Amino acid sequence: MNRLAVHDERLPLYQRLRDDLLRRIADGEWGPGDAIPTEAELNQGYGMATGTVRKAIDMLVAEGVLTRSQGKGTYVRRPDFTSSLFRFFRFKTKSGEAVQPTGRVLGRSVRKPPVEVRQALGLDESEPEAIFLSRLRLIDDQPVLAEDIWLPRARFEPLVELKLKDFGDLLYPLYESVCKQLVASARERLTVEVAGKALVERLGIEAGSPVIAVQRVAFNFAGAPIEWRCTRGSAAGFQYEVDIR
Amino acid sequence: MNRLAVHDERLPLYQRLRDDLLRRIADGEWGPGDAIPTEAELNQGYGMATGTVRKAIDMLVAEGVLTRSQGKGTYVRRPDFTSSLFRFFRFKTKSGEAVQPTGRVLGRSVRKPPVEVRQALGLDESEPEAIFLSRLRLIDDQPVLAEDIWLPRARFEPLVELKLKDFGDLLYPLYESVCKQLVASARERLTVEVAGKALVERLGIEAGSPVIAVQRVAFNFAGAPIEWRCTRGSAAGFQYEVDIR
DNA sequence: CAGTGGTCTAGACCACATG
DNA sequence: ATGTGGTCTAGACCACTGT
Repeated sequence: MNRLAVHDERLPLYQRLRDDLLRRIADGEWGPGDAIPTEAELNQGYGMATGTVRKAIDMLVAEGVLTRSQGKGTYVRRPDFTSSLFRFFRFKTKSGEAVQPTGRVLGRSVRKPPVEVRQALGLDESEPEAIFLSRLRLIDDQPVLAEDIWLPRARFEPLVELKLKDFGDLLYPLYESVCKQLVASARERLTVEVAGKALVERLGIEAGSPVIAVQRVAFNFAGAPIEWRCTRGSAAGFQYEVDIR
Repeated sequence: MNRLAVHDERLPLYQRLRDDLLRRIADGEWGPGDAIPTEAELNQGYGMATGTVRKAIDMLVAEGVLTRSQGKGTYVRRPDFTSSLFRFFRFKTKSGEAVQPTGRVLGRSVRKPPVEVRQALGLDESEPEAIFLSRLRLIDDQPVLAEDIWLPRARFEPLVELKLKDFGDLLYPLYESVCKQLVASARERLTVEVAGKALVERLGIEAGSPVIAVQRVAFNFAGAPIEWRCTRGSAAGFQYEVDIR
């Protein structure tokens, strides 16, 4: 018989169950790709009706934390970031096929981040320094995006000594395998800038041309911020679509 | 005893009920602000269990078609467009308060629209001409946005003769009162351009500076496109935020 | 107070996936 | 054949709204 952890008694049962399941995921009881207990097990374990359990799971599915497969089970979702704003840069190879850019870390340092980053990452006086990465994203070996990344040192200590060439194409799998840091969600902010000297050099675009800047803060399952990054690329060909009601 | 209109028997009951309710809304049986029948009435009228009716209503609420008020009833939502991309132009008056721009129609003509617009509005050979509006949005009498608008003539005939000064600040209420055309949803596409001569004149911005272009197609409750518009404004200060998982 | 939507129960049966 | 999630029933009781 499972028991709900401390919760506000005034909240609906399904809400409390949703919170409890999310807590167990954040605690690492089930990781991405794992199946959570079946609905029948949750019914009996928590002593609730099927409809109540389903509603709690519905919420977590709607939030993108879980996915259901009829006949198989309910799984903790491994977030892919195909919904990221980057996918609206419509990158193509020379031959015209759509493609994901590769990644290359150019530089790394450990120093005090700007106030904006400190606040976004929730760093206090006890943790003055963070890891800074300068990174390029390329297609056909041509740079298309420039990234500035800040990571809290306490969580990402192993990256301080890692050789730059061992960072590989994708950072989030590296965070998981080397630092046990899982990205569960993110918030992105898009603005438009004008290409300055630094960007002209890094991306080889014209000075004064419009640039899309996407600033992202990534969070783990517990809702704590674990990464700050800003990605910049030419606004030419950028296109974002949204449905409203 | 109500009956579901023709529907695919293989679809779940709640799905068929949802389709039927949406059809009745599109048919004008209930307009924006009206209450739909109570859950008990729907239970009995359609001969379904409460849970099934609730699930159908849940879907329409999630889609933004209905809103629920505990103790009062369930209502057809009057869409406001506070979720439009325009809200990310952070407009302020000279005194610094956030504000909605006013509107002014500068010109109107009836002519053949470009292919892109014809396709978006689903116009065929039987309807070669459409209404074109050129419009400015202003704050403190300073132009901040320039709009090009196309309307299918068959739906908006009364606007051909309306005096320009009688168009007023907001178009959608005008569409409803004068043309009986209700906007239920829309799709917006955001791109970045560089200010050309025409826009420099209309908005008084610098040539070559970045410009946000938002192209919108608006739909009625039946899902038919009824308006095409493209709005352009300076990219300075534009900021868009999104959560991803 | 009566009427509304919100929560919750305790099942039955169906559709799909896997061995 | 077994176990999973998906659909649906037929209610009971609660919380909120307006008269």
